[in-house]
Amino acid sequence: MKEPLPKFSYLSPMLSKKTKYGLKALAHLASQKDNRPVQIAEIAKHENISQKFLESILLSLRKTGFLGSKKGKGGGYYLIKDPKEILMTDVMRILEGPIAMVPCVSLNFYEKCDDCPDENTCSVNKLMLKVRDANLAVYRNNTLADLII
Amino acid sequence: MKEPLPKFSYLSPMLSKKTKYGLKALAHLASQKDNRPVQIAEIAKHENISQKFLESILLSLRKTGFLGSKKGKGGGYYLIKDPKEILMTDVMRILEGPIAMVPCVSLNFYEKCDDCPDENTCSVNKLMLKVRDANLAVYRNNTLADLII
DNA sequence: TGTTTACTCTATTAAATTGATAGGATAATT
DNA sequence: AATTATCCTATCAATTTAATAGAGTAAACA
Repeated sequence: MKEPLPKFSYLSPMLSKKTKYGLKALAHLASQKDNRPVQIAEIAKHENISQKFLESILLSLRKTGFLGSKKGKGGGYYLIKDPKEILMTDVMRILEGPIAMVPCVSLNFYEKCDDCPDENTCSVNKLMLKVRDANLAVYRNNTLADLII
Repeated sequence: MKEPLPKFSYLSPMLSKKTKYGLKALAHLASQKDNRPVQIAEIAKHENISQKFLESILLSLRKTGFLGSKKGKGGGYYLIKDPKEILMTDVMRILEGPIAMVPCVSLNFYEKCDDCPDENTCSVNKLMLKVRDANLAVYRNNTLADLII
């Protein structure tokens, strides 16, 4: 007895909204002619993002050295580095977390899997190592500049 | 003011336990000399998996045509196809769901992102398309046979 | 024929995470 | 001093995950 493919509703997509919003905001800032500060409200409106949620995302991008901010009138957020110098590996690690799908194959956040006795004979480890390498290759070969048309 | 890299505890790894357990169980079955039925309890014990949880995973793999089952004494689960014929794309789609990280770049589960006005100018779409292709390449080029030592 | 074995199915649960919101504090500009 | 806009803390509902319980069903075997 076979069943049809299960219907995934994508109610919980694998890419978090945080990352999605963060990427869109960065791309928005990178699209500015000069590097003028852009207000949260403007980004939120233009990119269809909850303003309060976006606030916390931009804040974390500022604290990790991607963005600068200016308070008061005419204030807002702006890119600190050239978009061509902003690697997706760094952005993704800040916004989404580890790139590896299991801790035991993570470069920056390695942890032993608590349930796995031996990584060398683990089939999951073997597959996820290849997946990690494939993803890393993409993120390393793409900068913020590559995301804007 | 900069912050150190956030510490991801990997409390919620991106690969679900369901997929992890499912892969391990499939690999366990593929490692059997003959294709004899293996009891749930044996797999669970050998692979450090909650037996009841594993039950439901194996059931879904049976209903989707990967496994056969035999009841009663000497019963258990067994592979229906040759491990070399079992593509990781198919396994991952059953266990984990869509391979794409956003619905708007999914081959098998396409959906328009509700918050995005135009996919053609979406920076997230652009990046996630590349990620999907990279992941697909890995999953297409690996079979269950490739997971066992 | 009856007992044992082992898969099948439904339902429930605690814990964690996500995404969103509210409200006020702070700092810079005018 | 007043306005603007970032900064920070706390809270919230909804969802998902992982695990467990318990009863039902079918096959093998003595």
